[in-house]
Amino acid sequence: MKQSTPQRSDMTIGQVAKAASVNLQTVRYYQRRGLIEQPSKPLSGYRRYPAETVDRIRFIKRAQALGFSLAEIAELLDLGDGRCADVRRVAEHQRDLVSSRVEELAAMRRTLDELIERCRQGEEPTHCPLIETLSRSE
Amino acid sequence: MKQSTPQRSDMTIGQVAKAASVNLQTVRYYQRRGLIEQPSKPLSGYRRYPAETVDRIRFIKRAQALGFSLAEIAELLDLGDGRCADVRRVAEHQRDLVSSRVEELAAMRRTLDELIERCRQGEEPTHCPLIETLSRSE
DNA sequence: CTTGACACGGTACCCAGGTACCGCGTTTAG
DNA sequence: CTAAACGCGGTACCTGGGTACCGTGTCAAG
Repeated sequence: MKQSTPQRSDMTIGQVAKAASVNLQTVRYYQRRGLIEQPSKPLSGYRRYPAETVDRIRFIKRAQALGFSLAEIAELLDLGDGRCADVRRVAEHQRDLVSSRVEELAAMRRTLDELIERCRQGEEPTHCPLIETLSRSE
Repeated sequence: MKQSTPQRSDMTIGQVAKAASVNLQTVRYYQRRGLIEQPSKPLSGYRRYPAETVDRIRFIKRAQALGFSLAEIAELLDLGDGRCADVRRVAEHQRDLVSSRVEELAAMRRTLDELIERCRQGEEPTHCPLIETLSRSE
């Protein structure tokens, strides 16, 4: 009688790493950082990890993709499913950070475009308005 | 008879650092990285730096503000004022990098906004759509 | 001449987020 | 039974851009 929720359960660290598509060292690192729990060791033998560990690593990776730092992710995991309002505050803070970074980079982009355009206009190949600007401006 | 272009010339490293508003260690670091030259040492005494060193550090700082790495800045300095076309290529590459980073971050921002909005809609404070989404999605 | 402020050169440390290597123990397939 | 493959814990190293600390040498003002 084959039970449901069977085969993803009770894995070694290597299997966890593979299933979550991360380096084995990364799993250990997350343990050291307190992001995932380390199951107790059976006194002789290898530790066994529940399938939830894989989900947790995937969570971490998705949160990283949204720009959260590991410290912030620890906070999110700590807050957990309840305390939605607190989670939202963390997310709003992150959104604001990302937002201002977008503005900064967009400004950089505009400046680069202007400099490039000035380079393109210039005729003589022996002098560079871009370098010139960086050398003198403000 | 006071000459023109006098007092910014012939400075010690500490004066250079102060004039360029960087840490003294940063000046040394740029020397190690080959971004600025180290004047030869008078066998006993302190090295003396020309005023151009200050300009060069300012150049570096401005280029950094446009997102160039020190390696790229070294390349720009190496190309120098001539070879405008080459400089432009470096700048275009940088513009493309900055551009795609802007897109990425803007996408993050949109996702964060959506998640936050879903949190705001939800009524029960005991369950969090944001955490839920990070836990399950794709 | 002394004292304080600076320069010298070398090395070590900081941040984040991992990654690699080591010597050893355990597990598992053939 | 044996050998390959994996896990264990610990430590060291990587990237990039600096920053700090150390012991000694030098310079300038009083």
